[in-house]
Amino acid sequence: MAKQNTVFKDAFNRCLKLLAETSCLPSEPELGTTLGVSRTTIRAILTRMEELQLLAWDKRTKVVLRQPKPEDYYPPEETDSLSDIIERSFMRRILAGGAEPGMQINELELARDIGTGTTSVREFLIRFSRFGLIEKRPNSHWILKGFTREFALELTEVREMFELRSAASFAALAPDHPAWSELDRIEALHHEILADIDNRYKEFSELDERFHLLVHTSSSNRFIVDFYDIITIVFHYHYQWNKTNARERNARALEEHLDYIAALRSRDPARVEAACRRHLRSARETLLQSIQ
Amino acid sequence: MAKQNTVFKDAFNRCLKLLAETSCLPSEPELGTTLGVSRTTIRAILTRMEELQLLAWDKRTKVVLRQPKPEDYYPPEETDSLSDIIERSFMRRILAGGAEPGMQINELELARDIGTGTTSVREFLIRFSRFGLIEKRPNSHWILKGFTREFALELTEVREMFELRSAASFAALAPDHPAWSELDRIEALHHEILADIDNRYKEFSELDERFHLLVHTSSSNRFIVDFYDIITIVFHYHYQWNKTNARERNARALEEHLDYIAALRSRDPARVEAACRRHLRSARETLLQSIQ
DNA sequence: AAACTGTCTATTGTGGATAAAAGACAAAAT
DNA sequence: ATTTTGTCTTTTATCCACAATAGACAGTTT
Repeated sequence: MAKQNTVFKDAFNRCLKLLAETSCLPSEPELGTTLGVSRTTIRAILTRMEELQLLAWDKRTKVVLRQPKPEDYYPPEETDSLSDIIERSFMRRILAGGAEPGMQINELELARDIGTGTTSVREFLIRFSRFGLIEKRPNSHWILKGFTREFALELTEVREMFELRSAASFAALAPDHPAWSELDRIEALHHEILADIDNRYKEFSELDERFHLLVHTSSSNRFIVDFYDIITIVFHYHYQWNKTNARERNARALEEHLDYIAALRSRDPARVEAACRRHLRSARETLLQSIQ
Repeated sequence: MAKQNTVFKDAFNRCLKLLAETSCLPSEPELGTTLGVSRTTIRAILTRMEELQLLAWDKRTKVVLRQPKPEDYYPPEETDSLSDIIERSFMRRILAGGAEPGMQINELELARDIGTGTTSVREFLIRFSRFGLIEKRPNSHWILKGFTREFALELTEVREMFELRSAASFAALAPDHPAWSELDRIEALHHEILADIDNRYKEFSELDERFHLLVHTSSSNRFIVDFYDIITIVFHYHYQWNKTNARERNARALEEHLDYIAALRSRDPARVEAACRRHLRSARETLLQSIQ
């Protein structure tokens, strides 16, 4: 088992959806661009579709024979990339399980646990180490530094510096910059969710990420944008874990966002700074409260 | 060849220096602590020393038989860890060689070039990617983003934010904090080097790193401290490459440091900020000048 | 009793092998 | 004259094996 063909399976599933909507599929390069995979994978998909009698394929003609049935799809657990599986598994261990700071992390044990080779686990840990939650002792184990109060404070300190800077440059963006229309769309979504908050408050998490990423991107600084990955992953797993008062917290954050958006539109630096600080302060409080 | 025994060879060389200074070596655990390796490696070293008739070893007695000769040492090229070799080789390629932004990086080719396995190259690239100079296309190659003017500007922008913050917290450190005495030592070295600048200006690079790292460390923020790694590696390889006016540049930077140090001692926030900004501005100029 | 040594086991670092996926290039079709 | 397809080569992702290194434990020495 050198490599799982998850790219193929995932692209196949997505291609089934395309197939459900037309009577014949486009050219191989076009499909490749649409699905974001190479022609090699596209041809494997087409071959499989032919086998399943979904498609009559001969050179350029790709005629749909029947609608896809549920059993044509690959099960979702087979389409996850190995690194996603490792990430989820690892985060569950360190966030949910009793993971005390200072604990040792054992590559081999992790690999056995997840049912994978050590190389992939190692590469994951190396990539993950930039989040500041683990640290390597060369020729020896990794150390879990833990999701502690200090971690949260250090994280938010940098976040605040970066976001204040980014918000200031956002307000200075040219009026025809595409970010403004993305901001319009984001604002509209805020209103939509607020109007039906009881049912839709769970959509906040994703919208929050989209909004803050937009702000950070306007800094045009790769280090600032990259740092937002850390925020994203921390909040992502955190939301799954801590759900007390989610509705109230999210409603409040949405209001703060609207305020923040209005400040950005005003292009008044002092107002932007005030709104940004206000929101970041309450975001920090939320994070800290959930830690102990 | 599963693993090069560079840890052993390097520790052996360092142990030879210890051996040259005493008539008998201490216990295995003590040696392990001193050299920073495990007892397994210590015992390998002692065995080798016995073979070379350097030592009479029987349980606790480890009597030195003769002084080490130059040929007892392992050659320095055999004591470098593989990741150091890969790093140097890679940096030479992207800084010296005609490395245009957008160029593809090929793991296999790099590995063949360096004469190593692909796994090690891959792990190096993953670790290196946090420096923002390369980017991965999943299932495909890496892209060199290049050591460009934009890179330098983005890097220094973050550096300035972080260092201003760190300098402010340094000035607020308790008077008995160990950082103050380290600052004294660093200041003394500045005076020493300035007094003999024509001969010793090359020592600046290392002292510069030591000084700024001390400042950054006082932020007590792992993200700020970790970020300094990027600065370090960029300046490290940069100094090796660009040597025009090194003497003048270094002398000027040393003077700025002294000013900056005096400001820190004054604990006057306004003065600290001014001195820090002044120095960072000239550091940025130096870096930018060397780029094109 | 505390520290040290002998011995043994477990884990890490690294090269090599292999299926999956990307991608190059010429021939074929519009 | 593009765009598409058929075919082939190259590269990446991943597992596995094994030497180097770390680390555990019991017996031994001071």
